[in-house]
Amino acid sequence: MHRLLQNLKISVHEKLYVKDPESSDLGKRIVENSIILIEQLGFEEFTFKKLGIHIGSNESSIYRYFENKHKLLLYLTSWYWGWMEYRLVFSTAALNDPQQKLQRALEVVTQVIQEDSNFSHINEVVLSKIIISEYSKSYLTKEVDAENKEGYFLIYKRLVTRLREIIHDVNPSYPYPASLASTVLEGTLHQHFLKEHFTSITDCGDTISPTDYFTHLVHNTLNLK
Amino acid sequence: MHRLLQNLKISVHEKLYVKDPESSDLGKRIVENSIILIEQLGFEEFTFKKLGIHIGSNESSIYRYFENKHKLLLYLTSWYWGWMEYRLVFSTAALNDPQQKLQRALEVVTQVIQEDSNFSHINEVVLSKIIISEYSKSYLTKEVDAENKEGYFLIYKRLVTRLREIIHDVNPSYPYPASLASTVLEGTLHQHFLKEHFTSITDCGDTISPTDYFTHLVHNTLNLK
DNA sequence: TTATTATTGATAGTAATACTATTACTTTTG
DNA sequence: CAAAAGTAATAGTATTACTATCAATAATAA
Repeated sequence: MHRLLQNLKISVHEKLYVKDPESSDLGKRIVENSIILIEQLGFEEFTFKKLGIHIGSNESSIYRYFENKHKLLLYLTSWYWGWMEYRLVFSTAALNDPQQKLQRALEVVTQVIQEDSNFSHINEVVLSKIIISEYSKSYLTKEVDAENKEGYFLIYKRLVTRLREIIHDVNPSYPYPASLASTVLEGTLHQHFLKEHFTSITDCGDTISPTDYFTHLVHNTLNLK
Repeated sequence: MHRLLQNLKISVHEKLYVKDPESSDLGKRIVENSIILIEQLGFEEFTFKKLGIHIGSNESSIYRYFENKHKLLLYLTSWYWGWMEYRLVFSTAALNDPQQKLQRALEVVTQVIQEDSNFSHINEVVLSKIIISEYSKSYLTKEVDAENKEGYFLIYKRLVTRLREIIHDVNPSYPYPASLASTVLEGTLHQHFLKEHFTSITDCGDTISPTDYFTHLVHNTLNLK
């Protein structure tokens, strides 16, 4: 996996940035540290001014890369889902049995990110934490429809679609493959959040993982075995 | 249902308001119109100043009822889930068969709110729209743990717990009743959002409802029939 | 090598937000 | 009728979310 991704650049929608942060050292530092700072402060408290101070750069310099913090969040989340898509594709590509494929897909998609793949300046462990607590904020806005039209959510939708296909291949007569796929992806983030903050309303924790829960759920839902 | 709820006051955690909005005309107007304005502007664009102008009152007067707009959102969402809890309890109370009870519960909890019950100044149709697009913002903050400790999310957790119990009674050997309950509640909001804004990644729409989807999902997951 | 251009940093400035404080006016209630 | 409570109006503060300008520096092209 490490090797495979070494030379890979996750491509994010061009309009999400003013200047490609991958094109300069400052750009990379902005992205790298925005992840750290958003995780620390939470998205609401995070500002470009604070990020500037954090990386020893200027607020106005950051604005040359990203229009505003909302676009930055869209950039980070797109990157994450693009990365997730690669993980999904690579780890299921070699498998021919639909059920095996589904099992592998569910593992990839529901597991916590435990270690940084080190193939870029982006720390995926920290990024995944941001995704859990901030992703919904990227689309729960009054501008969703316009931004969706622009294609800002394409990568995520493609990931859901891939999972839907895998589900479909296992049981073509199942009538809700898209909803199930979106439930798994969104539900995973939710269960991860619950096990950190609302333990009483989830069974996930030290012994049971979201992977266990969703594997069982999808299997039964699809009448497998 | 109308009759039953006529004399009912949904009780919301006291610390969520500075002064009980139910205690005065202005308070009720604040709550009533905040729902309308948040739905119109989205939570980010909504301010107490705008609300003041909207209701022909003063910004500072609103601050006498709610500390800030976050607390107001917590108030509104608590009210909603409290109301949902009553709907759930009342509509399942008479049922003795666990499966019937579950079916009824799923209907209550996953259906779109189509008409205002008119038992208060609160318009539940509009409120439910807010819940779909703003609820997560009430807990996806850095203050969750502190606010959870304060008890601000008790009503919601109690609702999840009730649903978990109903699930458990149908199939006591199912190992993830809490996660399933939270998935249904959160997933319902998500599917409703998707059918409005991201139709390609859901099967819910004009013909298929979230109720259909979740009924099937829960049934299969619990190995019913 | 010099001139040009791009990149970044520093500073200043604006409108809006999220409040707090004070004062005055108007109801309600005792 | 007086006191108390509730509300409105105004002003003021710190912060946010930017935009604009200009200087300093680094990269590159002639």
